[in-house]
Amino acid sequence: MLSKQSKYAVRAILYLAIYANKTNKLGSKIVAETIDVPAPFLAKILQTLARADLIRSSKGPSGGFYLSENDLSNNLLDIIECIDGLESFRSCYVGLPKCSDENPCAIHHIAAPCRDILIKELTDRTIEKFAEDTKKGKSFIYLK
Amino acid sequence: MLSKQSKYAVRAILYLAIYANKTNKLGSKIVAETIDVPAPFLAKILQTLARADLIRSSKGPSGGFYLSENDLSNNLLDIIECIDGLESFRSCYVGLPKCSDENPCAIHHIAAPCRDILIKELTDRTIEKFAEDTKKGKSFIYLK
DNA sequence: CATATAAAAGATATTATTATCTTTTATATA
DNA sequence: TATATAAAAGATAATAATATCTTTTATATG
Repeated sequence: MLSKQSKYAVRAILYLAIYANKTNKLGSKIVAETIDVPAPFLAKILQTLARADLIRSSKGPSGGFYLSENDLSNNLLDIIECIDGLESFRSCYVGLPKCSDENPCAIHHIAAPCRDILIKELTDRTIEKFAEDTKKGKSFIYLK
Repeated sequence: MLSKQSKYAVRAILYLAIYANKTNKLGSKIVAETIDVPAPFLAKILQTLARADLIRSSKGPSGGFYLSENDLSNNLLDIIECIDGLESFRSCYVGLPKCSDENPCAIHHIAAPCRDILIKELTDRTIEKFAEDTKKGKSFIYLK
């Protein structure tokens, strides 16, 4: 499972992908209120993503956050990796220090395929693709 | 991802399933050392599992923990549920309070199937089955 | 260029999880 | 039946994750 930070990050990223752009930047506060996450916490998270060059940010009046065309071509695993790292995806489901296809834990043959599907899906689709599906009403990222 | 408590619990349960029985109970300390988890922490975890009637325990000399025939017929999700609850399995992958097949988050159609497979596999197989596979050398639960 | 705006940076607070320690209770077995 | 053993129970400690608050910096815009 993702940390709260990563969950907030993914939701915020998709929100920005849909509603923000270079000429319509959004402040962390308004995003936080809309997607219902703690405002100062989200500010820190967006700061981290901006520092990692995964989103654009600008200070001052009419400043805020948005995703560039290039940012939209990233995937969600990039976002998760930036916040949590990939340890939870790579490490053994029951915490064995050395668990692999060759030396599997008892749950490996169940957990590993699930994990691999998830990694593949989160890697193959771009943020833009996720955002488009949500725009089309196929999915939601917050509840009004 | 499971909490450390649940990870330790699953590993300890499988160890007990393989190496302990009514006439050969194992103390929490020796189990902890063998599977390499913090001893007093595991003691608490086994205590919780015993209280929930998922494992047997007895005090005093030659006391310790083991699984009854009936305990062996339980599944690993019973163990995880006892320790962590099932919230992390049931709740939305990115934390939306109301996410469902009808009202899915942007990641739902990816995350839900993975989660469901995992739930099914952890439910359908008994602890005994997992233990047998490990006995046969197909998998491991600790590293010597 | 003064001002208001909004992010960046840094410090602090709160809560949950993980881990340990001490005392009490039960019980096999010598 | 006394003793040593091992779990149960309860208290405490350490760490990590989550959340908030304050000050500083950058910059659009009037």
